[in-house]
Amino acid sequence: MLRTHTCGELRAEHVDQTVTVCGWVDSRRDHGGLVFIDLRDRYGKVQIVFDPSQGDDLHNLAGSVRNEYVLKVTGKVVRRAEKDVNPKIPTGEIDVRSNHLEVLNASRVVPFEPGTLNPPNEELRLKYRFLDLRRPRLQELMVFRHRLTKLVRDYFDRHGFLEIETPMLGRSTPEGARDYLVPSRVHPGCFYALPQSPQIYKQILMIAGYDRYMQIARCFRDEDLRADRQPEFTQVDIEMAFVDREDILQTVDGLVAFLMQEIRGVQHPLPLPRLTYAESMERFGSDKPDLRYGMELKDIGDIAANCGFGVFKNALASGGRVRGLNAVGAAAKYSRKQIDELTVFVGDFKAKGLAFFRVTETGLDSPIAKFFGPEEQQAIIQRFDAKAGDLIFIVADQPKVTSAALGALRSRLGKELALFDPNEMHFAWILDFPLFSYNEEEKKWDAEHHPFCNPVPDDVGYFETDPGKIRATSYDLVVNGYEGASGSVRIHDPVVQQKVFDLLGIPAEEAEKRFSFLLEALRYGAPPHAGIALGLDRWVMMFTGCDNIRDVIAFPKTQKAADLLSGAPSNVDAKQLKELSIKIDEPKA
RNA sequence: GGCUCCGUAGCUCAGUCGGUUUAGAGCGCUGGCCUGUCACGCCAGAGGUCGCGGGUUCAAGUCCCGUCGGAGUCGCCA
Repeated sequence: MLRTHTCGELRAEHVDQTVTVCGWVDSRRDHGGLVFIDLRDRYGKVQIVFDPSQGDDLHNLAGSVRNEYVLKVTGKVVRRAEKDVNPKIPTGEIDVRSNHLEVLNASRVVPFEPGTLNPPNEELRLKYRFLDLRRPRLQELMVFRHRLTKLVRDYFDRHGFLEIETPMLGRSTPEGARDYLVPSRVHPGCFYALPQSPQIYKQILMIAGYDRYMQIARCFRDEDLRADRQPEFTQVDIEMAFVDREDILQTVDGLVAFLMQEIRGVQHPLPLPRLTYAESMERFGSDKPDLRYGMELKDIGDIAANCGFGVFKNALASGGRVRGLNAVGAAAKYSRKQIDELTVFVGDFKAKGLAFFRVTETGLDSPIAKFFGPEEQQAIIQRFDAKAGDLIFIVADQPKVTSAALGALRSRLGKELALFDPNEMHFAWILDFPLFSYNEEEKKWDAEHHPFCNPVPDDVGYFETDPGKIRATSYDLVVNGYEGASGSVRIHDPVVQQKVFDLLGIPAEEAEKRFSFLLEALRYGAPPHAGIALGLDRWVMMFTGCDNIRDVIAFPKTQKAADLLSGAPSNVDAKQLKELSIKIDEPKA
């Protein structure tokens, strides 16, 4: 080792010791006589003092270093005078009085200082990610990510799970997300697909007798990015055999309690709350509601049915619903202009309008209040448990639209009105999802979760009559409004599996071609099995209060899926393409 | 693919209604001074393709169109 101690570990107890530390120059204060250098490593910062009495050579060298130079410094740890103690940093009671300095490497003038109080724009941070990653905040996040990952591994190890790696180069399967493809040199015209998840492999591991599997698995999906979505991301992938839904829920409940204990030092109450998909959509308009606050959706169809407002009546007459929510105390916080913005916002979710009522001491105040008699107004106030100063929003539309629009509005208002404690972690299970959803555009049924999800046994009769009614044995763990985990009991009966493929419109021969290895495996003694996958990046986000997934990934990609540090993706040599039998057909500009 | 926001010095930003001449400030940078600072201080200085292209205008950082890049979001994400 070039050093005897890290910068961040030095304390008063080291006084009088001669130490050697290495690190980056965080800042330099040259007094002409005394030179102070704050030396930084990932453990912290320590102040080095260069005194002219140590000779001109050392002093001149110390004066010549610049920010982000890499130094090796030897010196004696000395206690600072009382008045010179810096209580803002853990090493503030001591200095290292240097008698030897080696510049291990110089640095160009950096485009931004890792020690800066407000970091620059993200484009620059990503281009110079090595500087960004020197920032204490990012180092903190990387350390936390390591720790969370380690705790997860520890938990599953203690419960007898085996970590088994599955291939990155796999077979492209239909449905699901767009695959990232990797051309095969040996098989011209053929491609591997990077895994969207290790789904089929882990099921085959169950069939192979590895009844408790886990993997910290990298997954790839070629879809557009979001604040919480990257094209490559990490799942904690889990599968168990000889279990039912309850076993998976309890296993993950236990993980949550373990993590909350280890990370937050709190005893999280178990079991985690459970609600059905139908209930969640009804009360919150979303299958991943943020349950740190209430503001539940209410139906006022019965009240609206008799009102004089045509928009509401027409919506009801055409099979729609009239639902809304109450933003408590928000009447004065939203101007007419801001409400207009919210109207545009719900328009993104196909809502044709957004009605509102300001609640006053005497009733409702709104451009449409005149369509509601005193009794109707009181009924609305009562339905929303409203009082003066509240602001009620109503959407009248097709049922799905009211859920989507109000669910999104609830989420936005929750943030804008700061209805939750950002440090709180709220976990809840969403159960009984529909197995299929009807795709209006393509006039076909789609799997809501994935095609290997077992139907609730009681519902299999609906395959022929009403597939939309079939419930799935799937479950999502919702954390603070994010989908934190998702899984299901799998199909282990090849006959049921075939039924699902049939309904999804995957012809038998097609299914046989694409999934033959799974279908074949199912025929050789498949145990009942179930599993789940946790979005590790999102869990790191939630535990650290980040609002963006890029901050918890060392080398993330931009919204256009580019890596600004390396310049990926890039063109490749004609020779490489030729070896792969690939010709580029660029789209016309 | 759609919608919205952003792009001015290395960085963070200001720049009014389109018109004050040479587009400013702080930080950083360069040089000088400074022996207890810790966002050190003081003095002096350098540093600009106003993302790029086109248009409107007597006049464009400012208005319009396009484009590139970044961000958010809808679609998409079994």
